[in-house]
Amino acid sequence: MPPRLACVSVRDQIISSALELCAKRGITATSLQDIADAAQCSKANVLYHFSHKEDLIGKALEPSLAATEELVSKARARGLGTDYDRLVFVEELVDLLIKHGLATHLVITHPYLVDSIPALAKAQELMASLADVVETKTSSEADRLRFGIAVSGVTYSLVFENLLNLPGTEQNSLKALLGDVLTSMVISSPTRDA
Amino acid sequence: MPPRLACVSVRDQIISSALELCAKRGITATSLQDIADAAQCSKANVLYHFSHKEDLIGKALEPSLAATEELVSKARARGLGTDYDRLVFVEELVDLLIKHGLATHLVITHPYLVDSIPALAKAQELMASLADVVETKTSSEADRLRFGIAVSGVTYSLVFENLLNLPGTEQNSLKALLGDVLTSMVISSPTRDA
DNA sequence: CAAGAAACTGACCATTCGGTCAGGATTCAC
DNA sequence: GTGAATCCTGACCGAATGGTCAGTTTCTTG
Repeated sequence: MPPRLACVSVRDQIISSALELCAKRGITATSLQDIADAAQCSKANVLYHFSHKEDLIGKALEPSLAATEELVSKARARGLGTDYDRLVFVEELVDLLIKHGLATHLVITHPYLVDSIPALAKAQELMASLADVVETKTSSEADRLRFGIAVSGVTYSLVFENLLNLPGTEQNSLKALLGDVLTSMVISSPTRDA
Repeated sequence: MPPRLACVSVRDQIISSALELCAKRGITATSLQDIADAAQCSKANVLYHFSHKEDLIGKALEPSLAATEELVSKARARGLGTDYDRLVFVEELVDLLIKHGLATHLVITHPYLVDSIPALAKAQELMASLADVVETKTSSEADRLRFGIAVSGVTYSLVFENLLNLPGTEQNSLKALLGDVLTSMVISSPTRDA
């Protein structure tokens, strides 16, 4: 491993190390010392850049939270009434999940620390908003449930991709495949209400 | 709260307290003292009945692990080739998730402690077996993915039922609704390969 | 170059928690 | 009743960890 790329600030190095380690081993199991070691600095320096551990986690999650916020507001504005709207939404969601995989993993796998880490509370709030959009922007109860299952299913499947033995390497083909499959899950079922 | 029902052994009281608290607050955030308080005994007594914290968790998860093992072996023997097989499987899965809700919640929300708690490792192994059944007992890749998303979607939706604002109280209607919805998700898509 | 700000560190502290232990109470067998 | 086994407890211990602090180095700026 090279000493450190001069263009990467220590602060950023700490953030990325924290994100990586916490997503891999869990927040509680990742000590500040671990993060410091990975970032090649002292534990005290970590606490110099970030006042508390929660603060560090919060900063690490910031980009993904912003992206999620945008996704929610766009979905809310656009609605989910038509099949097309839903497909666009799902595609945006898949994009986000792939792009912010570590952060999403971190959020989803730490439902308990919500009370002690404000950023996780924010994330949960956003997920509730997302569920609320699905709740209010879709028609029948069965419709909602089906859409909700598809959304949560694809979310958790991507987060724990090993569960389904997904072809993890080829991101584009994965996205295409997911889009294809979700098409058949998310569109209005032809057999319903018939 | 009554002192304690004489018919409930302290040991069982400890197990149920542990299951409830750990599912609510997380294993790491639940100390042995918390469990002891809830079970109205001393922390040392908890460690008298269970040699270690991991041991306690393991005993608490035992029934749900056995049920899952049975589900997997039955699905493996029966196969998932026909729509009917899938519906039966999903119904059994939903039954299990509802009956062993706390344990399932515990397992799903603690992917990190797998290395330190053997019971969680066992649970993960069972989930892998379950995924393997889906993997090998279904036909096309898209088919697998769709089925996998449905299974994981319903699993996580039930575990975090607040996500979808499910009608939590009425278990029977929930089961009926889920069965209805999953029917349309899990059967072979009529538009595929057409 | 000097002085102050910013970056950084090692040593240390307080707390929490899982686990041990010696011994006390209670039940059971004979 | 008596001894043993079981059940149970308070006191204590060691390890880990988040966080503090005084002080040192490095950078910046006039």
